[in-house]
Amino acid sequence: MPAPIRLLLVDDHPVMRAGMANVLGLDPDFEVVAQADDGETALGLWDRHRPDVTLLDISMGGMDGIDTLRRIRQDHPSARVLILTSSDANEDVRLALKVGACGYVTKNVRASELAEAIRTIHAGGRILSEELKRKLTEDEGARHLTSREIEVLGLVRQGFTNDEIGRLLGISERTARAHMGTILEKLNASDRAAAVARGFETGILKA
Amino acid sequence: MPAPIRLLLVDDHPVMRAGMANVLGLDPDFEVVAQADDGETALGLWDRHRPDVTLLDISMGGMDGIDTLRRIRQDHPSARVLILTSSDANEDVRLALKVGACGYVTKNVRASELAEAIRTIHAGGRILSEELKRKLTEDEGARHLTSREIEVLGLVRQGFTNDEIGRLLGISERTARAHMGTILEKLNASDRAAAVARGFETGILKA
DNA sequence: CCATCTATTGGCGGATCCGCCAATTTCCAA
DNA sequence: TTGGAAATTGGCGGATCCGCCAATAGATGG
Repeated sequence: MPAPIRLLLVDDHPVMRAGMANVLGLDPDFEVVAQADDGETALGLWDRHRPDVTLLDISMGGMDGIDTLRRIRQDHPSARVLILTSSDANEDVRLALKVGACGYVTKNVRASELAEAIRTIHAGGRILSEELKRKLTEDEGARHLTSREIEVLGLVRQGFTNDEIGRLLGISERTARAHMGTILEKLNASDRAAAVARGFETGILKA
Repeated sequence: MPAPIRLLLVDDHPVMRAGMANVLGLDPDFEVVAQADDGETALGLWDRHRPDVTLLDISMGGMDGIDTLRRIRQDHPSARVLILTSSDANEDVRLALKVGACGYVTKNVRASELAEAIRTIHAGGRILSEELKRKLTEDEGARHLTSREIEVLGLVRQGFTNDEIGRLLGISERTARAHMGTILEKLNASDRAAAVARGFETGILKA
């Protein structure tokens, strides 16, 4: 029997971690070597245990999963991380893959599929459900916003006018307007209210 | 030893259900008599098993938790239901309590606290964390929207103008505008973009 | 039965938005 | 080096928004 796959679980829901530890711990292929309920702790535990695969939630208090993943991959580019989260927002999926996740599955995955995904990841493969792939490609036409545009959208969300946005960013009102125009086009929105809605729908904006 | 508290688990995350079954099943005070991953199934299982306490998630595919709760309480007003969900949106909490939930805890609750909450519920008590209470009361000033206003906000979210909203609802543009004014005031928003954002933040609007 | 809330509609005016046209500079990648 | 995207700014005009004022009818709940 080969050595078990050593796992680090990172999720801020204790009951969820218990579930993961349970369904995976019963399988001799896996060994849960550590658990964390926030990103900071996760970084420390990763260093100490060097797990084969890390299961990482995205929405966590404090440092979120994306930042945690970024930090892990920065220190250890070979780290293999599987995102296990409830969000299916395009922006989360896109960012996670961009920052180096080896796979992304949502929490409504069945236990057997989760186990299979981990094995695939450990074997050097990548995992992305057909549904998420489809969502990503169908929204490919909607190119993602630049950081400046996200900045503007964040202010629009707070109810600032183009003029105010210009002053806040140290640019002219006319420029804020130009960004707004690009945002509307990229998000396929007819006005700023719809743009904010699309922001939440895609995960660019978070509650 | 008294008879164990008979539980029905409803959550569309299999791993989460495994976690609940695990942390609760080890305690002789509890017995998990059934599990469901959607509202329809939950209704049938409730009828068949008559659990003492139901643990119910809000965000589920198909019929959501609020509707499920409504249906359960409608048929069996004495049913005791504890909401166990990841959302801490005011609107979810408010609606759940209004529709008859006996308690509301978020998924980052510790296992021991969850067990204690279930015991309290079973004993006829109610559970609402101090944090959620605080959030609810601090937003009390922001009265909740009427169904008509929510309808309007839903159209605003899609980018419709007041004029279009009027036509879609069979009312005058001026009336749509009046609703808009009330929405802005109630949500404390300065324009429709901010109103949409507040809608997502409070849980009135969902991605 | 009365007070309150809700839904409805009207006028008026200044503020703001968004579309269409065009231009410059910077910076990155092929 | 060169093509391209990003950020910046300008003018112009019609469409839309939002605030302030006021009024009526129906429903709801004390």
